[in-house]
Amino acid sequence: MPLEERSGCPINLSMETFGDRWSLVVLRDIMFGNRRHFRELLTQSEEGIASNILAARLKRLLDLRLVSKRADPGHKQKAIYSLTEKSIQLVPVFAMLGAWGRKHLPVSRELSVRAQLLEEGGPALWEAFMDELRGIHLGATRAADARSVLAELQAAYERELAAAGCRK
Amino acid sequence: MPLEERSGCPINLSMETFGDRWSLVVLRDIMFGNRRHFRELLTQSEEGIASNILAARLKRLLDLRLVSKRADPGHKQKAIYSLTEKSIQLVPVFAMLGAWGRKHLPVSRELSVRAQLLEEGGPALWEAFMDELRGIHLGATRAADARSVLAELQAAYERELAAAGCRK
DNA sequence: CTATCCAGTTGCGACCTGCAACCGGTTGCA
DNA sequence: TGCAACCGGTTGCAGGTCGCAACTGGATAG
Repeated sequence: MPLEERSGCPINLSMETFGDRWSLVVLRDIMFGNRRHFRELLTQSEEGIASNILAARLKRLLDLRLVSKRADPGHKQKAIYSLTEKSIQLVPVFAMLGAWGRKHLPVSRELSVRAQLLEEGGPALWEAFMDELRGIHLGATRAADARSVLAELQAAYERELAAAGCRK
Repeated sequence: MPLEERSGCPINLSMETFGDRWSLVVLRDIMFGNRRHFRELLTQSEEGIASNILAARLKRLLDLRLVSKRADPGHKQKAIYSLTEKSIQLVPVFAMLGAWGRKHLPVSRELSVRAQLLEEGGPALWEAFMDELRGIHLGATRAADARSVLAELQAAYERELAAAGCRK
């Protein structure tokens, strides 16, 4: 997957960055699913990414500085993948893409509640979320009583999951 | 390029839709460049898309109902490609993606003024733009004195182009 | 009548995708 | 101590996609 720079258009450069099946999906899992290890990304992926593809994508995302990688202090073999400021700022893009997808694509209820909350929350929620992500991934310090958007999104997802389970 | 539906997640489904190098770029040219014919899309593309790829993408975008196609009344061989409501609603996605790209990727000044205006204009400008696109592509009737965002974007681009030319 | 334009199509090599099997090293547990 | 499970990947392979260049048959303009 070469880095080309065919033109300086922001949309074109964005597609040279994300114009493939998996890059954004991997970032989504790190961002919204808080998956930080290779194995988590591999096996807990809703879509079943192949291990070689995941390895190649992570390598590429590292080169593009959209993720960073460090050793896990508690396990010699584990690597921890983190978002960078560059990828944290994709939150509004995810929000808009999710809003569009929710409206125009055959999404499932459970997997789209997060997108719904992100859409309804608007820029204020996105900022709170990005702030939280900076705490988690960049080690930024935050107020002890700071809002956890991630927990809210996760709770809403699990509520839907339970509701869907009941309906069966 | 198969249509898979590996999961009902809006981000995943969006990537199944746009997860390739060219789909969004083609839509960008139709939307912002007002390119309506195959040849315009082929030869005036800043990035130089290949004709077979363009043909395949247009076919796919037709299947996905992201563009529509009709005969040109003034020329028996020409086909006119138009946006649909579904693709017109991608305007906010383009705006956010453009904003992110402008901040984090090596964009050129000329090709990113449009993105800058779209970003600064916010949701109000996006709505005006989408309304104009509905007039152009869906044949919706609009007020005679309605604002032309397309013309504003184009004018700003040409201003930058001239300024860049002078600097050489 | 001829040059040009029209929307694509074809052939080809290189690269990418997806799957399954596998690797050497580490860890947790009996 | 022994061993199964887990760790982050790698390898091989078949099939599909990408990108380029050359080309097609029909329509149009002068």
